[in-house]
Amino acid sequence: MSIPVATSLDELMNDLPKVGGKKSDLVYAALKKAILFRLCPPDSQLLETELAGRFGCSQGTIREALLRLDDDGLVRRSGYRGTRVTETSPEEAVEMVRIRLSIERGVARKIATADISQHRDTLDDLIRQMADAHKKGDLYRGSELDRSFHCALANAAGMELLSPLLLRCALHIHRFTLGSVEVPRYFFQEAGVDAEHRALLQQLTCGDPDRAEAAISAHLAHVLSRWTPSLYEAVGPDVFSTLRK
Amino acid sequence: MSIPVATSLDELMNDLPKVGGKKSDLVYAALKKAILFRLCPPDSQLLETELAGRFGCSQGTIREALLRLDDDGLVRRSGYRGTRVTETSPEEAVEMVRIRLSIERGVARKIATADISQHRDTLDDLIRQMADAHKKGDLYRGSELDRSFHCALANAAGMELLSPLLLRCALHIHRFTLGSVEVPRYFFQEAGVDAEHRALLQQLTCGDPDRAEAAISAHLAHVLSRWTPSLYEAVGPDVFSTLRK
DNA sequence: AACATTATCATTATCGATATTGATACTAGA
DNA sequence: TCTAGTATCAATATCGATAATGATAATGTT
Repeated sequence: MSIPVATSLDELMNDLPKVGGKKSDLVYAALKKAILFRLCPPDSQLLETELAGRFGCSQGTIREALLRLDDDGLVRRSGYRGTRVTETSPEEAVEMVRIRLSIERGVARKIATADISQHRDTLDDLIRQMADAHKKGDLYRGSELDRSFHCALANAAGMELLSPLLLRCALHIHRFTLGSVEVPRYFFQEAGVDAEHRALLQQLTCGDPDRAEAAISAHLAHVLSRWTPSLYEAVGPDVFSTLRK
Repeated sequence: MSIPVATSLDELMNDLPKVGGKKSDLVYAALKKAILFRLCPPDSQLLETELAGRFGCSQGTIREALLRLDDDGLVRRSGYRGTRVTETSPEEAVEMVRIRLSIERGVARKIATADISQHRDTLDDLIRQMADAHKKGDLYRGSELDRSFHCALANAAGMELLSPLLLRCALHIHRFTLGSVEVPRYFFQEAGVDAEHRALLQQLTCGDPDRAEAAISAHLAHVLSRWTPSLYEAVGPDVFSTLRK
């Protein structure tokens, strides 16, 4: 009765990090992907025991994964009563965009005057991986890398505590984006989301906080308007402007 | 070798929700309190097995609590290598205040024009509990209620997804505040933090987004400047101004 | 002495079984 | 028929034991 996770979940596990690391990480990653792609639609139930069987591991391992999904806000666990996938709404997505923007503006300003030489390699590598994901048309991996990249920016700015907040915002935005049908997928492979990020990184490190802030704002506006025009409109284009001060 | 949690932790558990609910919640609450009060100072190690012994429960139960603390950013768990309390810094606190402000401004604007009659009781009750905590001089419970109150505001504004972000910001701010010695504790009992919140709630529901935003900004500025003047100064008083537009 | 290899240790990760819980269906008595 | 109480059920929550991991100390080899 529970689970539309059915068919594709098993298949999903295949293109996930085969081995190494913790088993609960695998389960977590698989379920997250399944939820973002709506293989587990909102309000569907996730059974610890059933999943344990499906993933070939113990209930406790599933439990740990579900606990993390709960913190991400992707599922809600209640008492002894079960775990269900949370609902989404355009309004929430709009809020997430707003918060994300305000977080990233702060990050950008700080990055502008910071020494990020230590993080350069990480950032460059992430961009490279992005390029790779794009070539292969791997939408999901692209979104993961995007989140990682922006978190890496926060870390480079010395604002590690913000990463989790940023991650969460981006996750929910991506959940909305991936779940919407309006994404013209060819965009993804066509242009260079990696080039876009490379250019962004360059502008961020120009030394001028104002320019950096403008750059990140423009970047977010650009990407959003391209991927989910309706969300971009709902947020309101003027929100991305940096004139007001 | 590990743990300065020693003496007071056991005692700590006493004034926590005696029964009901989950055991892991108890452990979670106790550890959180211990960390905020620096009974477990930054970088101290938390052993699953030892804590299991101390709390009289199984390792898995402790594990669950630690997992949640990890998501809160209060501890960091690494591989098979253990769990340690995270470090803090004034800079992070400053960032948290900034983000919190920007989140709460959005909440305030939305509350101004929303119908919050459904949430009125919850909010009023929280304020009542605050008054109670103050009377008893229970600093920690006061901070918990403050977090709950502001989250309840977000919920009342229909921005449930923001609650966790707000909670996290507030948590780290409170961690800084409680850990600092500059808090003139008598302030807490003296004035009415509850009166302050009651007044805030009234201004928020006046119907005018601009006034609401100004009210929440002033509230945060007031409380912060009173509790942790140094943090208030570090953030910069002008950040709380709502003139810029 | 320098290096690779193995043994040991502290600690988390996972498992399988059992206890709790909250909801619901079922009963017996007024 | 209504209702208090009870049995049942579907879930999670907890437990105790064992396996896996990463770091480090010990060992042997050149």
